[in-house]
Amino acid sequence: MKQDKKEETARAKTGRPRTFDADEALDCAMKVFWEKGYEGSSLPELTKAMGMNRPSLYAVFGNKEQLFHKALERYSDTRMQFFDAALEQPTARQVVEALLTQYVDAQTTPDGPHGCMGVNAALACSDDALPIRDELFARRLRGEIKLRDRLRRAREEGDLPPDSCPEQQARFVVTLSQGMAIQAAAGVSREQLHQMVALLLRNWPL
Amino acid sequence: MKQDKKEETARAKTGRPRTFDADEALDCAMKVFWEKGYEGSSLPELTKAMGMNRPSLYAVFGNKEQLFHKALERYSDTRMQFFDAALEQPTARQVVEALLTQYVDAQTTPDGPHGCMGVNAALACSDDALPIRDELFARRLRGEIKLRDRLRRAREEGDLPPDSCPEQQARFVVTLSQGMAIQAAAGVSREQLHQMVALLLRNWPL
DNA sequence: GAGGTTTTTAACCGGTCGGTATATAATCAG
DNA sequence: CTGATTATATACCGACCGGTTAAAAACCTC
Repeated sequence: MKQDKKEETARAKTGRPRTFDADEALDCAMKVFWEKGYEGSSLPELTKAMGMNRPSLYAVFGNKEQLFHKALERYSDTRMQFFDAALEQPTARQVVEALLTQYVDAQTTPDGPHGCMGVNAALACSDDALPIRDELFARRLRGEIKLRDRLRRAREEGDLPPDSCPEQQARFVVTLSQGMAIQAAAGVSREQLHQMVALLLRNWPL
Repeated sequence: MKQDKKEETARAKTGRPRTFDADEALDCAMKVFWEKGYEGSSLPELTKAMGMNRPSLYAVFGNKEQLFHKALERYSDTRMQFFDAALEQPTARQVVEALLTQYVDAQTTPDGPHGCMGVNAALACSDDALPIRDELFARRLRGEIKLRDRLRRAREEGDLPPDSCPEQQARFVVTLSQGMAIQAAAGVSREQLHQMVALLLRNWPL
């Protein structure tokens, strides 16, 4: 993939060289959307953060909505990459611990705004942004389903009691993590959120 | 207070009568803000929902920001009025159950958008709306502190174990409830959310 | 009815939104 | 050096934003 992109940029036959790196620029755009949401981010803000002018942005990324989707994909690939890895932990308890701990870390990283882009970016919005809001809904739901399936497997393996309910457990964990995203956005510290994870684990399995 | 308002409206010496009821109009504005957030709600949308034209809105409510604050106050007075009452339940368990159950109901009422206005209205936003976002932060924090104090009292009364931590318990409950607000906004049903409340109570005290 | 008061209507204000056209600058191939 | 190519900078587009002005309409008092 990286090679493809390099070839893509290298494929530029000739012409004036770019004054920006597309990947870095996308990273900057991601942070703006992360902090201010889709509609709260204006083109002047984005172009300024990305170090490029508007026509370049449109030439490289399409338009604001396509830029957002690419930024969201990058967020997922870089900041949420732990998710699938966490699901591969050997026990349900370790899965939940890894998931929540690393999600808290992602929400309170010094290298980015606080909170979760997937929660912040479009919770309530104008009609124009409804497709984006719904896509974020769907993404969050997909994560919940992955966790649910993993907990089901744990139950089958005897790792969770046979009377436990993976659907409810997964929904509970995901809901708590989304609540933590709001708390993080409001400035609650990493330590406090970690304490909350510990409190959940003390009561695990639910 | 209601009398004051009646006097206020009755004090109109004379002149052309209004074609709207200010209280009903405020209720409609509240629902728009609730669903679309502060910045996602445009003046045309608001005036249309309120059944009045723009100059009337400005004459009665000031401007968009003041209208929002009045709508938020109304939301608090009508949809969150259960909060203080719930804190007066005799035991911590009953307090938490009343709080969460009624909060879920408020988030899934047929008489309004799904989710919580205090969470939806301004999570991520442009710089213009930062004061509003911060006020919502502060309001949510105030609720958490009220619950914390109530749980402290419960611990003093022997209703909660002496080694329990009201700060963490309150933060946990509030965080879960805010997560439920996101879930509700995404369409999760009242029943499913009630199941989550039950799951928490099964593990109470945390 | 006439005069005074308040609300309605409709048009308008400057500013910003997302998006684009145009012309210039910087590179490489020949 | 020339021509083709690509990215730059600047100015512009129509639409909408929140907010206001000015005149017409509907009521009360007298």
